[in-house]
Order: sequence, then C-alpha cells, then structure tokens
Amino acid sequence: MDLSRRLRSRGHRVTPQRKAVLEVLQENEGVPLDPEAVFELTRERHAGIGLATVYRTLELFRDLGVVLRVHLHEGSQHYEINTGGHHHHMVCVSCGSVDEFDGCVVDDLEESIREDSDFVVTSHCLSLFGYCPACLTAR
Amino acid sequence: MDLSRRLRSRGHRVTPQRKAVLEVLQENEGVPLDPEAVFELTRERHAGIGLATVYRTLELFRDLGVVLRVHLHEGSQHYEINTGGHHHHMVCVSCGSVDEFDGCVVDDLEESIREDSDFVVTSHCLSLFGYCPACLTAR
DNA sequence: CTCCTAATGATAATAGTTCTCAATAATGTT
DNA sequence: AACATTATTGAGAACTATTATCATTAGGAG
Ligand SMILES: [Mn+2]
Ligand SMILES: [Mn+2]
Ligand SMILES: [Zn+2]
Ligand SMILES: [Zn+2]
Repeated sequence: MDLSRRLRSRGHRVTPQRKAVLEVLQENEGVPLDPEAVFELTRERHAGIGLATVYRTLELFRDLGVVLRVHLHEGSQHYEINTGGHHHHMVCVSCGSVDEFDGCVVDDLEESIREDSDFVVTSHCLSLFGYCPACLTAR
Repeated sequence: MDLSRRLRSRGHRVTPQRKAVLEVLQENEGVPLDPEAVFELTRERHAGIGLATVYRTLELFRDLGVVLRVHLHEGSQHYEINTGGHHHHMVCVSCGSVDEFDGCVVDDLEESIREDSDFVVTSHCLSLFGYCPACLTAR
C-alpha cells in the first residue's frame, strides 16, 4: 500500500492532495464514500483541495487498484480502499448503512461460466439489499 | 403480466403511455434499456410522450414489480422487464453488450447470511464484467 | 536551481434526473 | 351520455452529479 511507489512506477507525481485523499479512504475502511464525502473529509486535512481533483484522484486510484468502486442502489458512485480482502456488501434499504461480508460465492460461478461460455469474466459486483438489525428492531 | 389489472388494483390509471412503455420493455426482453432509450423507442409508438413520463412510468413499474432495475458499470440506470425468471448479467467492458445467465449462486449465500447474521436480505444485485466472445476474437 | 509539464483549482459545460404547473384525460357517479 | 373529480401528462425549469476547459502552480528529473 505504498502510494508513492505505486504512483511513481506509473509516471505519476506524488502530491499532498493525493496523499490526503488516500488517508481519508484508509481511515474510512468499511465505509464506502461518495466523491462529495471524500471531498468534505479531505478538506479538513488539505483545506484548498478542489472537487475536480477529488474526482480525478478517485479515478486514478481506481486505475491503480488503490480503491474499488462499489455499487449501492443509488445514483452516485461510492469508493472504498482496496484492502485486498475480497468481500461484498449488505446495504440497508431503510437507513443506508453498509455491512461487509466475506465468503464470495461468485468465484465458483466464474469458474462454471469459464467452462460453459466464451465470456471471459474479469470482475464482478455483488450487493445484497435488505434491513439491518437496527432498522428491524426499530419497528 | 396483466398491466391493467395490476395498475387498477393499486388505484392507478391505465393510460396509453403506460401501455406503450410496457410494450417497449416486453419487446426488448434481455436488453436492459436506460430511460433515454425507452423514451426513444416509446416515441415511435406514442409520438407525443414526454421524457418525464417515461421516468415516472419506470419508477411506477418498478414499484409494481413490472420491471427490474439493473446495475451496469455506468452512470445511468437500466431497466428490464421482470419475466419472473431470476437471472443475472455479464457485461462486456469493451463493447457494452449484455448477456444473461441463470443459475443464481446467491440464494445459498442469502441462506447462510440469514443464519449467521441479523441482516434480513430481501434482494440482491450481481453483475459479471469481462469480455464477450466477439470482442475477444476481434483482437 | 532551472526547466518541463503533470497536476491543480475555479469555473463553465454537460448529462441525467427530478420538480413545477397548467392542461388533459381516465375513471366513478349521476 | 354528460359531469365531476383528480391522477396523469408534457414542456420546460431546476437541480445534481460529473466532466471539460484553461490559466496557474508545483513535482521532480537533470
Ligand atoms: Mn467494503
Ligand atoms: Mn436481464
Ligand atoms: Zn464485447
Ligand atoms: Zn441472483
């Protein structure tokens, strides 16, 4: 997870903005953040950062494999730090909270698709929707 | 799949616009369409329909369970007719084509989550990304 | 330190979606 | 069949999220 190394190896520069965004993402492991949230949190650290830079940085990080893009059931995208530990998400449709869960069942599926079809799977995206414990008891 | 019945049972009115949108979705089974595409296709059938009506109708249909919202790796949403046959999608990251596949592996996962956690899963969304046969040979 | 140019911030532009509101038309009632 | 009620519609404004533009700044190789 050495950002400087990863950036330089691809010819990118190491800037305080990029370091600040990374810190925010690392400190929010387990909490997928949308660009606006990353912007607000990063501003506390690097006051003058622009929103466009946040968007650019998130796309760059995604390209570098530093972050993953998560699909929640909403319009805007969310990003989370890529810890290497493959997992998926349970999204509460009531309060919007996100839980992670390990044990991906898709690996086997990818395997069978590799055999049955000519489609080459390179990645997948799985999210479960429902109600979290808190929202269930609050009824 | 009786639209009129389903609409009336919830106190909604049966309009030519709604019937036209349904027809478009039915004729494009297997092809998730975004609102703009639904708009264009529906116009060929009901010339004067407005874009806002398409958005409203898709949301209503989703509420009624007539359509499903599909998450492709893009900004805008896509909708497809709900045939009742549960399936998921393989999206080609090169040409954007979408294939369907049956055999959902998530059912088992939902089961194990129901046992291991207090989260109640009501739905899920799974998409595979990769390269379709056409794009693979074209290289 | 100097130079080159990648990166940045401000802001304009674009795209997608939702809102507003007056006009229309679907349905229930006479 | 005519009427009354009110859900629905179309047009366009408004809004939100994202991307593009461009002059300025600053990372880092030499
Ligand atoms: Mn996560
Ligand atoms: Mn489908
Ligand atoms: Zn393809
Ligand atoms: Zn499934």
